[in-house]
Amino acid sequence: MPTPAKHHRATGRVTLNDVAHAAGVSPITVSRALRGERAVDPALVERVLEASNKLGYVPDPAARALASQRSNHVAVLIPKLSNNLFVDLLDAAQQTLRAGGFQALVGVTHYDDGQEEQLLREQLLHRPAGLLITGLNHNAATRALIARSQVPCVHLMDLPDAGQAEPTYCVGFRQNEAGAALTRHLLATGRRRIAFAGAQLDPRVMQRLYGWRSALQEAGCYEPTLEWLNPASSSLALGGVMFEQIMGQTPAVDAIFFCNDDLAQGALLAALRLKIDVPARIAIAGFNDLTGSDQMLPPLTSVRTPRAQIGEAGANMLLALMRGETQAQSCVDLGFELVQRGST
Amino acid sequence: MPTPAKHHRATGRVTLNDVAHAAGVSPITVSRALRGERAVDPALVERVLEASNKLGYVPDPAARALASQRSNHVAVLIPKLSNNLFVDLLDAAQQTLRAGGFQALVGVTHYDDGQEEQLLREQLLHRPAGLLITGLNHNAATRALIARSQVPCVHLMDLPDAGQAEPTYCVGFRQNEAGAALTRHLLATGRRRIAFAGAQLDPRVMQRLYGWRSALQEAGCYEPTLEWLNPASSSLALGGVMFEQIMGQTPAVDAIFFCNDDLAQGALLAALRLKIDVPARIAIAGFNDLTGSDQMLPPLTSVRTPRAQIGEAGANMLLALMRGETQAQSCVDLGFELVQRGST
DNA sequence: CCGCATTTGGACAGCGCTATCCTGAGTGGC
DNA sequence: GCCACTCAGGATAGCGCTGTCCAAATGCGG
Repeated sequence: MPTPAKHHRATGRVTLNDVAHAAGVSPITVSRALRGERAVDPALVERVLEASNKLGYVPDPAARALASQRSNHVAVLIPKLSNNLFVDLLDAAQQTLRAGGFQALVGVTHYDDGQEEQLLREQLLHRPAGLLITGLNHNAATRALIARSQVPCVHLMDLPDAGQAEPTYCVGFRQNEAGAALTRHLLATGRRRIAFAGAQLDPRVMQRLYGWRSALQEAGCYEPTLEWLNPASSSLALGGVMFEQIMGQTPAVDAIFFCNDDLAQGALLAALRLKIDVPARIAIAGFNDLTGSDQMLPPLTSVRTPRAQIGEAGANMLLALMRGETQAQSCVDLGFELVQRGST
Repeated sequence: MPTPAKHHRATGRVTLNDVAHAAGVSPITVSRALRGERAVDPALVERVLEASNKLGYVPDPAARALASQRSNHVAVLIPKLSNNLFVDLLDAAQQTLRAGGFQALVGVTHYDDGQEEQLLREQLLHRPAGLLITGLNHNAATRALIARSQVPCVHLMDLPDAGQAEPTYCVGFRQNEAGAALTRHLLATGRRRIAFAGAQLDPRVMQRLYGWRSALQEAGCYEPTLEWLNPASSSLALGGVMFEQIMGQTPAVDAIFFCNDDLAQGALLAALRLKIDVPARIAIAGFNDLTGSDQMLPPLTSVRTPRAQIGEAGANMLLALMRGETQAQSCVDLGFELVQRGST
């Protein structure tokens, strides 16, 4: 009877050693064969794989992380879960990462630089293999953490300005161009007093604002009183409130560009309530083409943003970076699409 | 000059050993002092804490997981991210777990038993410290995995039927009672031909259906033709379609109970489009009181379900279980609240 | 004052894997 | 035919922490 050694701690797990014995090679060879990180005789690889399958071997992530100083975790930082935009982004990213053998660790920053830094700090303790982070604007400490950690990092949603030479990887689209395109559409339908209604005021909303501003300035229609900015979180209710505000205080306005669809949906519902004719009396446009915008009355004109594709492409870029491949282009622009519907 | 040992692998991390040296005690004492898992002289604890803070020590999760066969991960399985219900649940659970020092690993099952099993299998490799899972209905393999893993597990959203003696922990409310309550409300407003429109047809929707059925049977108003079940995913668009179907094929119907608010919202918008008067011609009610339901025209009657509280309470129960505390009650009923608004 | 139970610090040996170095066999050039 | 050089397998030694056993110290009844 094999008396257990004094300090023996059985775990019941099938280990690399078991596979090595079964295949008649050394443990390190099994490790290399399974990871393919160094040339191993194909015949041995074959034997190892066979033994591994027969025993049902699965590597222990913790042991691997400890020995290699690298986990199979990817930290994913997004601002909010209450905006469906980010849920779609997360969903796509998470699935793509999983397919690539990585586990997403989700962190929600609540649009707060301090929390972002804190979360990042915590996540880096897990020695993540990669990092997906929303946006390009982070505080100095966060940027330093990312740089110092040496962890591959892909930024999502935003792209750096043309002039600004960013050494970072990013997948997104030009928020300001999308804002300008939507504004030009409104101008093209004959609107002249086009208000911008923004909430949350995160960097992406501001970019849309700048796009709107430049399009109006081009057309000679810009006026500061057309800007309505509210730092509160975006929601249907707030959209209704802002709509009433704008209509009450600037009756001459003939169109409103809401920075997010939930605001615009709220505005459309408020218009129905107040019996204000959209688009005859006033045109309303949103942004992101969220669920339900096509169902509104009238259907909401919006900008369809490729959030799921951004999540997927960003995750794929990160997977490539984590494999050590260098990317042909460090910034991918996935564009956007104006969706014209009944509200304009 | 301290020549590095032959096989030395520097990681730059502050380790338990460093703290032990600084405090003048053995590493194991530091370990115990920080975890508080065995009595340690308060004076020593003090010294250890001081040294630990001064050096900025943070335990390595991987090493801890390897040595103790237990990680600080908690697997959280939910059916879908596209239903805001689960996003709210996840958000609350994730935050609570994080506050308790645990990392949520999110898995999305897409309402598929096979995927659920697969995800669970993957997650168990990480030796999670706990498990939060949506619902009580799982296939045999999944149940076996949970039982065999010995990992504390809390089920969310559902409660076992009165008769059924479940040995499991759960936090939720009685979906069938909520369905019945809403139906009784509709009956109380004088409606008699109350249709039930369900999508997705997951176990919770079916419970609501049973509640509706029993309330109608009590009132002698039940008819099989009032049941409209569609296995497709719930969405505003589908709500509109189902509304038109029901109105077209069963004109006598005077109320519709939609199993989820997005369907009901879609129906309200369809009614506006078709100029069908709600609630004069037909009453419409939803379920879950999702964002925007209070903004609809007319505002939507619904059942407010405590999803955030369920996430939080479930996470707290799990935290307690992971600490080894036994729970006074293994099932917590957080109830629901009928929210009567203009649509009924 | 002694024997026994209880408490508390520490030594030791892993947890399962991989980085690093080493060795022996196989190449090619002169 | 010899030497430098590449190549693939293996031995060794950790990665940073905790489970387990041990031993010294303490308390206490008789």
